[in-house]
Amino acid sequence: MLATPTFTLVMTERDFLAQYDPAAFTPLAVTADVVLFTVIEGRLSLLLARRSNHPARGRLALPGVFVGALEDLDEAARRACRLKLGVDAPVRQFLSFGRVDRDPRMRIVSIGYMALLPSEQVRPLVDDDRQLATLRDEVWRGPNGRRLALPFDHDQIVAAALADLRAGLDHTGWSYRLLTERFTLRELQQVHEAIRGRPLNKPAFRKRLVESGWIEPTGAMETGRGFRPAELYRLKEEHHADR
Amino acid sequence: MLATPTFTLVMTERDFLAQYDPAAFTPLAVTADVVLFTVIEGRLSLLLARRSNHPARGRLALPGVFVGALEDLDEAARRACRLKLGVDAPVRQFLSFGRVDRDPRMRIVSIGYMALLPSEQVRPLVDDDRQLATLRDEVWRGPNGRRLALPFDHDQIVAAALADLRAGLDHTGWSYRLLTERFTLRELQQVHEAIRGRPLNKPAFRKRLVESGWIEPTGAMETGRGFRPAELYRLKEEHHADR
DNA sequence: TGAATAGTGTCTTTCAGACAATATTCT
DNA sequence: AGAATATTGTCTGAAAGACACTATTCA
Repeated sequence: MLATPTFTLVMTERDFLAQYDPAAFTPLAVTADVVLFTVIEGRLSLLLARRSNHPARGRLALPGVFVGALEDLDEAARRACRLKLGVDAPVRQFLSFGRVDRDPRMRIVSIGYMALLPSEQVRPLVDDDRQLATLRDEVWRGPNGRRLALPFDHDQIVAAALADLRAGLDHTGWSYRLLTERFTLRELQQVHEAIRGRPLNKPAFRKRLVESGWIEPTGAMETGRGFRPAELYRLKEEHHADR
Repeated sequence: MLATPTFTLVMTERDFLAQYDPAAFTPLAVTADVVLFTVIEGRLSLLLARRSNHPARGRLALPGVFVGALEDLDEAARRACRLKLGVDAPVRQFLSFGRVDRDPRMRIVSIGYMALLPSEQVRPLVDDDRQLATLRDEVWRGPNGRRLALPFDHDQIVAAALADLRAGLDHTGWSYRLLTERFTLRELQQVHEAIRGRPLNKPAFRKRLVESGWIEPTGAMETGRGFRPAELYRLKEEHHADR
């Protein structure tokens, strides 16, 4: 009798929650998949994990985990990084992917995340099961030099991540995650060029970024480079939350 | 014996899929929630639906539905528009929301969508259960004129939708969904001003948009306005997919 | 001293805002 | 004719690209 329409009309929220049956709604599997970007030798790169299970076992793919029932989405994305790549990285959600047939096992909705790390933190991770793909002339190439072809809809996820990264380059502070705490303007320009995929004018870039309000000089200088040392800059404290 | 580690090493993908148990992964409820934007009298507005069920029964909220097991995410978002607002609208996904405690019933992950419609299609929908909120000076106000306070995390979803809409204004064709097939440059400028929340320079706006490559003059003129008629423009055919 | 990059200056082009003049339609 | 907006033109200032020059460090 609890759920008859007549009763429902005067049901309190407390009553409703008590009789509510969660199983009445189709539950779906949800994963968090992570696109981990870095910039190596002036090129945008991403770190992929070899799958240890079917489907697509043995192939390189985006690291991902199923989201736990009591786990926030961001938390799951960070866990995917730790578990599948062995690195603790801040993550940022960008888009979700839920085509009915995107996974042969079952219906899986994937929440797309990206992580950005300086190459210093990514290089040591590379081994047989963790390999890099590199963007060159708008084409992703795998470690074998061939055009990258990821399983599931992971190629689309990577494309969407790149589009999102590019869209935010001039308005957000995300790209600073690709640099270490202190960086030169040359390194910052290389990051921008890697993301945009085209060269930038040096004086204009310097003026624009220095006057952007995002960064400040540290007073310290680069060392050990065999040429004139550049000043080291850092992201202003007030923008650390916007990274 | 099927799933012992030893056997797993030589298991084919076919074998794996056969023994795979979907119930091994925690399933979550997934909804598609829609932020329906329109521009009315030069102000960005959104159409909310009064909830007919607990929780938050009787309050205005974003229209949403649970995603079916065999339903694409976009499909679910369109169904939410039809079911809760009575309108068939194209939708675009922008971000997902999955805080563990965002819904008192159970763990629900919401895929955030936005729909953009010209006011001509939205005005007739307004009734007791479908009401407008309006953005003014960066504050959303409900139909009662008071600051909007939506249930669940819907205020955050609306804020994220607006941020996304603004971020894409100059690079995408989304905003043309807020206009009818043919529109004047004045109407286009009003849409841009409503989204940005600040006035724009007329000659500069006209030059920029006409030379943007997105629109073309139709040759036809506006009528029945009591002043000099403006030329009607339209989105170029080649950009209809980018809306 | 030479190589290599840092950092700056100048010129030009492009673009947006301010302001205003002219054009067109309806009442 | 007057009201109201369309459309265009001019001036100005800000910002970016092209190019080049000077500065500084290490080998």
